[in-house]
Amino acid sequence: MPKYMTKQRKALLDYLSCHADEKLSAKKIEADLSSEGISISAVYRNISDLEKEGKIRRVNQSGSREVFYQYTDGAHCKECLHLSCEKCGKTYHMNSEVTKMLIENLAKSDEFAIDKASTVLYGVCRECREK
Amino acid sequence: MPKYMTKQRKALLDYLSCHADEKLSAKKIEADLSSEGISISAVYRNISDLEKEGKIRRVNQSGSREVFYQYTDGAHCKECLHLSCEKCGKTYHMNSEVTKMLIENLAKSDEFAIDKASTVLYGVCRECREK
DNA sequence: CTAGTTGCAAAGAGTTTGCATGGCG
DNA sequence: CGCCATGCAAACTCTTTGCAACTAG
Repeated sequence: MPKYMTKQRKALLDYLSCHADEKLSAKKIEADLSSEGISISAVYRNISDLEKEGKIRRVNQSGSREVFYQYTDGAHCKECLHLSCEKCGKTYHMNSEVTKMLIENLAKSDEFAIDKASTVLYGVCRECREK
Repeated sequence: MPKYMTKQRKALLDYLSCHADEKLSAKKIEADLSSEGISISAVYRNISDLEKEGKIRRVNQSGSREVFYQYTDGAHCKECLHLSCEKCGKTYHMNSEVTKMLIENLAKSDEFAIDKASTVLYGVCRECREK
């Protein structure tokens, strides 16, 4: 959809690919890129394009109304489901065996076709449980 | 947390229990209860209490920024995961066998403890796929 | 040069909050 | 009667949009 590679778009893409799987708010992105010079409207417009292209996903922290974005343009991200720790906020990639099995089971017993791109499972990761 | 059972709170609870598993926006709740007389602020304040009590869950329609609420105070809702159809918006209860297996697998291979209350899986239901 | 992009500021949408009034217990 | 909850309106926050200026190709 975008036609020109402006310096703002380049800075944003660089930033995002360095922060893959991290949950980023529009505000944080703008702040972190302030040295590069990008307005909040450009952040929103570009984010919106990237979302349509499927390179970014919108994620919500459960229990909060804040909206985050995550860069998910890697091959690995297309194959598995994602786990989000409610304590530390980290994203984990679900074991691909388990993912496959889950998807098959759901297709069979519930006749439901999971959308990997928009599903995120919430819970607590091992590290946080041990604390 | 709430101390008094006001007529607004009663109307809201009645309304919610009749619409369990439906995705409701604050706006829709207010509109549907307009005949009972409840202000949007009362809706928000009560919703917020119910959320803290765990009787309501916040759900997002993937791809939209709209926020919905769902009454999930039934026994059945505590035992299984929920599936949300991206086409028709309906909520389905995941087969409890599959749920159990998934949770066990995740605990084993990914060492991740799923939070059933805040996880919703997105996809497309059989009915919508057949269309 | 020309159309896509940006920044700014204003407009919107959704949600929260302060305060006086009203009603539950 | 006392305190909690409500309604209203104002305040806020986040996001979107219109428009003139800028810039990538």
